[in-house]
Amino acid sequence: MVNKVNPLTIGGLAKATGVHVETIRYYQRRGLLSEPQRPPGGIRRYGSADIDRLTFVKSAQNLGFSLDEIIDLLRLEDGAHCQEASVLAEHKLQSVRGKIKNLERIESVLSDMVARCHEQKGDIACPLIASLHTGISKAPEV
Amino acid sequence: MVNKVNPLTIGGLAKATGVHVETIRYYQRRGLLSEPQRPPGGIRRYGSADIDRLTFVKSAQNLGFSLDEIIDLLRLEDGAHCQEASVLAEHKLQSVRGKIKNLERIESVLSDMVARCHEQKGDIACPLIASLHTGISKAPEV
DNA sequence: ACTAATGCCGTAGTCAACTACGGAGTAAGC
DNA sequence: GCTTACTCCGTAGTTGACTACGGCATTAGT
Ligand SMILES: [Zn+2]
Ligand SMILES: [Zn+2]
Ligand SMILES: [Zn+2]
Ligand SMILES: [Zn+2]
Repeated sequence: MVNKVNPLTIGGLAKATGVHVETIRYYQRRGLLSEPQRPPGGIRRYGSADIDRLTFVKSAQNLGFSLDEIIDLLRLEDGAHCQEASVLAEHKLQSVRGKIKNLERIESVLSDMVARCHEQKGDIACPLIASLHTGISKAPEV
Repeated sequence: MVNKVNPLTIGGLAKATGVHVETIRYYQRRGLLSEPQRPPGGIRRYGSADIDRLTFVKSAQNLGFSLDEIIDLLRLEDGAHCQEASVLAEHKLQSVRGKIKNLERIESVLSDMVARCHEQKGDIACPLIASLHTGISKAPEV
């Protein structure tokens, strides 16, 4: 029972996109991908539209969007809502920049600690461990 | 039944450290903090050693160490193992630098997308959404 | 002495994004 | 036509770091 337009089984779609079968089914449950009609006594078939959808989802995910955020992006999938799309991307951009700031602060504290640890010669106490005892505060939530 | 050395109830310890009572109990179950003896028919008391321990845990956590990693760090808590401590910190430093790299790649792609979105004038299709359809690959795992 | 607040303890739920399992039906290769 | 592989479906488990709940014991304040 082969469909010319939608030739792929769910396993074929998985291979074509690199998304695991169970993940595809999970996305269907979450509403990120629709379930094709199942022919009586047969199995569902998928095609290029589904590959495109999964590509979209993976791309957004690779940019750090959550599945809930991707559901929002999918509503703009027709490309006719530049305004709304850029607002979502700008929000994500802000959060990415906040994360980078926080990690850069951690980077500087850690590399400082490691440097002092290496400088330390005959001294008995490890300055790195000492700093942890003294307390290192968290960056404020953005 | 007051203990001179360990005067705090678990609630007092929570207030003193800013760590919720349930979190303290969770740390005890995870082995990050020991449970003081409970006097017959009484309640446990805590003191400065426990405050110090929680300070240590929170500091390490603020640097991005997981609780499992903090358990390792706590074994070096006496400050007599500079070598081991700096190895752990250097591993964390590597992973932090990897995360920064990845986020900076995302930052550049996103800001590019937003810029093109804003430039876009009478054109019908949103370039941001178009990019998602085309596919954006993930940075290789470090 | 009474009551409201804490403490104790074990278990269960949360969040995100999967991942696994089990059993029955369906399809494909030879 | 037989065997192996795959699909379908619902439910349950995973990870990390908590957070909540419920019932009983203890303690603090008045
Ligand atoms: Zn619109
Ligand atoms: Zn746009
Ligand atoms: Zn050692
Ligand atoms: Zn050291």
